[in-house]
Amino acid sequence: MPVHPTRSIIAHSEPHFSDNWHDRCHSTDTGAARIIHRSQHLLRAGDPIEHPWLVVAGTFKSYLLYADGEEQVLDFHRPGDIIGVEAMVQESGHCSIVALDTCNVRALSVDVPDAHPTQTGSDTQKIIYGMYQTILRLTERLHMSVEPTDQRLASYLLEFSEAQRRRGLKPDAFRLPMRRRDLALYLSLATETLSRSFTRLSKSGLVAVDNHEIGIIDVEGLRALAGQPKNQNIPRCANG
Amino acid sequence: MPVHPTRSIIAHSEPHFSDNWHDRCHSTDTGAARIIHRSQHLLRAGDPIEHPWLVVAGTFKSYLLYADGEEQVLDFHRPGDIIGVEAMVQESGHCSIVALDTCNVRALSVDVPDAHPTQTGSDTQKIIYGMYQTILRLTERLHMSVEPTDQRLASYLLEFSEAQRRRGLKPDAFRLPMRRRDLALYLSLATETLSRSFTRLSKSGLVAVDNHEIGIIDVEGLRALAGQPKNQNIPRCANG
DNA sequence: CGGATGCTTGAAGCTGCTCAAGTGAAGTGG
DNA sequence: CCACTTCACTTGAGCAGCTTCAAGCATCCG
Repeated sequence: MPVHPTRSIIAHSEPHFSDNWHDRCHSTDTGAARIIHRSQHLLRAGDPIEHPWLVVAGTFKSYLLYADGEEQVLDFHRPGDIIGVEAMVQESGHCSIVALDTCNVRALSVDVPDAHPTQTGSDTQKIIYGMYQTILRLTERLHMSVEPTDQRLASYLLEFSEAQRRRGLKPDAFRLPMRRRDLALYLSLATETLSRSFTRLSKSGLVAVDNHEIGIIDVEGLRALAGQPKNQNIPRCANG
Repeated sequence: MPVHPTRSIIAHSEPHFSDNWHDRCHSTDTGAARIIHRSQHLLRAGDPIEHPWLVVAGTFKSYLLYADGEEQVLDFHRPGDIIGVEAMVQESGHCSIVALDTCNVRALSVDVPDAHPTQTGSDTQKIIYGMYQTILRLTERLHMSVEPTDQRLASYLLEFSEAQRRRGLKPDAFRLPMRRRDLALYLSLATETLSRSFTRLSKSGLVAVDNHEIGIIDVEGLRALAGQPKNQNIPRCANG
């Protein structure tokens, strides 16, 4: 079940090896060890990735760049941390990883067959894929937590709608199975704030709200709202 | 590298089987399938867990309860989702999972040796453990993102200090390797807000700040600050 | 030494929270 | 089947913390 960020993530457009870190690489007997210098990238979003790494020394920063230029710092990685775990599941990096100082990494070898998103395969493969999905979802939520209320709700409704579609159910008319309070705690909002947001989205003509029954009226409008970065001095919704 | 939540997570104190869902369990030929009824728990934080599950039908809510009574909803899980992945790494559930309606789950079998946090073991075990660490870190950050600025920074400094200690380095005097901007993006704050928070913590006598060089002066004070839930009508810091 | 970058501080505006009340839905017992 | 209780949801008013915009100061590196 892929995650669908409401804002598209862009890969770097610069040449991937412009900081020619590969010139400085060298191997040791304990697998492919590598030195990465400050402000050089170990990985860029979208780059091919073959295996995760163990950070041996130094500090990395992993981050996402969104199409509107916003940067989401995912984490700082220090010695002992495992990075690039998406290599267990897919063949391209999902975030960029840059060295904040002189770093040392060791490549880790993977001895489990690719955990592909297919329904076939061993339970272990499914589980590893499930773990990665959890990471993606948490990452997306981390990003959503900085967006204004209406964007957050719009993003959630779109995501839910998409999940409905993937399961062969109606994407534009469904029942939210959780209480307002649960959804509010999920979105990190006060219940009252969530309720007001439902009212705004409804009065804007984007969705129809009848208690837990939701109808998606204007998908494009919802997408436009969800994709808006914060603080663009655009009224959040009509009747805001 | 364990994650150290600044607020302790409490397990449920009620009897774990008080809603006697096990009375209604039944198995099928395709592994241990189980029906969970509304508001019954599949798992409670701290309960023994043997394997992850695949959600076949219904909706689950996973959440954490903090010692101050606050609830953090982690996710809603719908058919196709894999839940309880911590069974790959440890023997107890890290969150509670409750059914929002009538649910159906299938137990998944694990055929990889336990991925324990030890430094020994295969790379694959290390990677699975690393994935789980990533999930824990993201979960903790999700929770931090609802806390006020000073709590967030205090939590981060304590976590960094603890990581220093674990690596045999000074826990009370260290250099933050990242720029203010990076840390601000990590904590989901404006750079100015982070800067002001450093100033407040410094003037409160909790830490010594000299650009990137940090000294922890009052660990207990920092802990008290970090552990404070939001909105208790306590002044955030002296000189707030 | 000088430019650029990073960090700090100030002031104003606005989003979301808290407190509070009112409305609606749902479940229970008579 | 209906009155009553309880819980969920909505709406309102006031407040506070964070962001933005703007300027000044420090630090780094050529």
